[in-house]
Amino acid sequence: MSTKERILDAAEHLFSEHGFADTSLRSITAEAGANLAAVNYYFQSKDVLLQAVFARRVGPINQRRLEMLEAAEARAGDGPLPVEDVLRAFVEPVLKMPDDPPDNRRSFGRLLGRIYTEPGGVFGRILKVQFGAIKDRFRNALERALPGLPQLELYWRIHFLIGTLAHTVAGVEHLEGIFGGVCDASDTDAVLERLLTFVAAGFQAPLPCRGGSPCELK
Amino acid sequence: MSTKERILDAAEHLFSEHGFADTSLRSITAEAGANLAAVNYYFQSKDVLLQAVFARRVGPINQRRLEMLEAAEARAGDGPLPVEDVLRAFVEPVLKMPDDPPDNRRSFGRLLGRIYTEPGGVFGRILKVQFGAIKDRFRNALERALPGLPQLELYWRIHFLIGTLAHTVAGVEHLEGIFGGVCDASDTDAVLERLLTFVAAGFQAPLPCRGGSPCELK
DNA sequence: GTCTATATGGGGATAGAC
DNA sequence: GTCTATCCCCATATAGAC
Repeated sequence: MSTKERILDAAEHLFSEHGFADTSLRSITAEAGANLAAVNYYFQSKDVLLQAVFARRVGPINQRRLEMLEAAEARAGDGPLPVEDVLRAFVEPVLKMPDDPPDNRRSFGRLLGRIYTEPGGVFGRILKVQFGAIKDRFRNALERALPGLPQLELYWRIHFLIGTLAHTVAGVEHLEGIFGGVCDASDTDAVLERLLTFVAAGFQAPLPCRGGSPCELK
Repeated sequence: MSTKERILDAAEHLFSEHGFADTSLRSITAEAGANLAAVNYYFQSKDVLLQAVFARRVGPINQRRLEMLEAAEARAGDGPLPVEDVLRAFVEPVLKMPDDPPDNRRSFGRLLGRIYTEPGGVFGRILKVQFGAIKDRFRNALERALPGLPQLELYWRIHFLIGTLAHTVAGVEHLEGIFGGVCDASDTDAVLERLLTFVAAGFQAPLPCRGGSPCELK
């Protein structure tokens, strides 16, 4: 494997394990079996290295997302577009991304989750670029799938969806730690179905009511 | 206000703005109008300072959570315990914690979200201590409120709940940034109802099906 | 309780030989 | 492409005067 890839693998692993700021380029090159100066030779800086770590993973994920969304739309034709199909297109490529090298899927998941809590700086830029590439496409699809849902409500529910997904991929060890080994996160198919069931119900829930009188969608 | 409190306020603000590792004690004491050495006088280290920032907020939040849960159980008596009441007891004290000093609620929210993505170290210890104090209480209440839901499914849904809540308080600016000012996160009452609607539907959803045949709860 | 001064260590980035 | 050596900066923590 090339030095450049070994550095990317090590960076992905260590950034996720200790955080971006707390990971030194020295520790990365040590784990990669490369020289310290190699980082600045292949990448220009630590920031660019992080961007490269993300680009390598998110590119294929977003590509797959769009493929699945297009397939769902083709299936629907002029009829109604099932919400669950849209949600699946958004979620599945993340949960089932290639685990290569082994165990690095979990690492990248944690990193992906951190993109939302890590403020400004590099992480903010990455989020804007990578998520901006697909957001309008999915927003439109969800509007079509849920014609009765006011825009404001839809946006909030998308926000909740992202939170659920991010925490699912980022925080599995908390689940395992808290509930002592009952839950198995490595069965990605089962996790996917559970997550979809949860968020699909959330998206199709009636509107929130504050007055006391019941209110239904439409 | 005492020097100690000014340091806590500044630490909360800056940790959330720039991250824990990227925030220097120098910048904290500068913003607090205190001397650098004051941090090590009042707290023993940077780690302990972070723990103090959390303890100040999470203590009252957990206390309120337990109060609300007990009230819900008292209302239910021997009858069924409404899921939404349990979820509300878990969520509301976080969303409606005191905003003191002004705008620091948002800061602390971001910090709270980061507890889940920041691995090991200080953050992990904080999570274990603070969440461990209430987790069994809420798990039991949810088991009672959803008697037909298998334990495994319940645990996963609790995981999704935590993700939704964490992202809601931690990532509001992403929502505002992405959907350009349509959503207003400062109306905490409205946010609370939206979040509850979403997760309550998720908790009450039918079991995930993988074979194709429909399966209902119970 | 508050300050100055400093000990001690590690970080990212680069120059220049091979 | 890979290495060594080094520049320069900033961090936490503490000692000790006031």
